[in-house]
Amino acid sequence: MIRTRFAPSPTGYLHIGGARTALYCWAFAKKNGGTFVLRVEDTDRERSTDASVQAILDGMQWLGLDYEGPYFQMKRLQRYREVVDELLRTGHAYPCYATKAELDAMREQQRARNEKPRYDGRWRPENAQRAGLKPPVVPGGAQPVIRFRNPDAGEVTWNDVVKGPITIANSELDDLVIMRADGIPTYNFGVVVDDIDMEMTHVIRGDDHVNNTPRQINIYNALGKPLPLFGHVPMILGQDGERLSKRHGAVGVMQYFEDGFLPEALVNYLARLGWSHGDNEKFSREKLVEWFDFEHISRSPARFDPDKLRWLNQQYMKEADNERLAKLAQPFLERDGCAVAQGAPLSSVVALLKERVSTIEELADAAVYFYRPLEASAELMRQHYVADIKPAIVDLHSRLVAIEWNRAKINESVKAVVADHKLKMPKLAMPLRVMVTGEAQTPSIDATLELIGRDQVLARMTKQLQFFPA
RNA sequence: GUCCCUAUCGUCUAGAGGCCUAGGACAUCGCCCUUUCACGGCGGUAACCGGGGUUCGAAUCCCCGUGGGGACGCCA
Repeated sequence: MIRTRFAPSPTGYLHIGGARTALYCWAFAKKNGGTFVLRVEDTDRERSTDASVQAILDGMQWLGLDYEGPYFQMKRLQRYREVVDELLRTGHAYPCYATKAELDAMREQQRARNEKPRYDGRWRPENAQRAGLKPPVVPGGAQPVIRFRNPDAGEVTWNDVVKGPITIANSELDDLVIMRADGIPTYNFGVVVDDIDMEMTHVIRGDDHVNNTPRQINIYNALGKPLPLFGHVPMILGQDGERLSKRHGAVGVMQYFEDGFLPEALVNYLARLGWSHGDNEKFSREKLVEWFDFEHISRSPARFDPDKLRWLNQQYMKEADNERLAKLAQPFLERDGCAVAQGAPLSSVVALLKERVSTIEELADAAVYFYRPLEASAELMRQHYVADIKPAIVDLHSRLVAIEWNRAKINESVKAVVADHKLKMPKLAMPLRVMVTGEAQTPSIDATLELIGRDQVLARMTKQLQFFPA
């Protein structure tokens, strides 16, 4: 039985990179009829917040990633204590009383010698004894951290499911802290205990954990537990090739919701960023599940391309249900002062506009003039409000008063005026468009007028007529 | 600095030694469609990081350089 997990720390929003890793884990589990687990690694008490937990949950839900859990590490403290005691008993761990300042000094010296900063094992029992080190005497008893005794020699190799074989020498590793003085486990220990207890078969995570993997493997070995399969997916970079961060714009998943993206578009984009299935660009969640594999995850980092995301979003918008898009766009419009309930049916407006925009936000922006008049810019007026077209406009106005109000009849009237006044279509349509909508780019004029409604159209025409040169 | 990973159009990628005169998508440019702008259709520009091997044959395998990313915490 396949079991995968996503194990974020609740110290911010659900990051776009984390979301992609989660998506891969989710897809792999689904594909194999397995289980995808969500585990919140909340052992950093300074930075973890409830709001972040909520943000992660919200993000998962919006993306449609269902999971077993969530589990919280802070609820498992007792269990970590047990395992630490076992390691202590078997000699795979020991208490360390070194102070922060002491360790800082040690690392500084190592760097000065161009060495990799590593804990030197000074509190390993045999070293401490040789050096005559004694636990410091403090009121209430000294509280040491617990360190894992990493093997000194040999090397650790695993066959990474995305990167292939990776080998790291134990001489590169040191005795890492597995439990803080206050009894809270550190990351490298917590994950191992949890992944064992939760029976993970595949540990798929970000590239930045490659260097942690041999440490964790050593802990598995010390515990005598079988290893899961490990896989490390490369990071997502910003457009400048730097690690993705706030200054690259939206990095939180829910920001994309707020910016008017469709979850299926984000899912598709994220899936395709760093993974491929031949030439397929646009595919459903179901296809992702059917096609997903680790072999086609690329092994180098990928840059996030907002343009391509927008394009994909547009593709999904075009085929999305009008009612659904209307519901999503409505809050944007209301924020913009549009009384949607009183105007044209939003789903009809959506039908007219959805192929012309890339996001819900753009959709809403484009829909404003259906609900309230928009003032044309002086430049647009200068360009289109020309004196010699005025009679045609007046003529059209009088015809529109009388006709049956539908797209076909409006079109008839416009064409009749064009013919009677010996005009070219754009010559009449453009000023009309600017007068009624305040913009130069709108859907076809007859459909636009129909939805805006006769009263509004006539009123706006009359009002704008005064801005024509005499 | 040390260690790990990595390298095909501007970007995401296809490519598992001959199917490659290197394919697709985004972006970009041009044309068509057109009642403006989009959408759509058609077409163009554009890449195997460098050097050595291995092989009859290398984008594909190996080595060395170089570039990029990551790690080196009582953060995860």
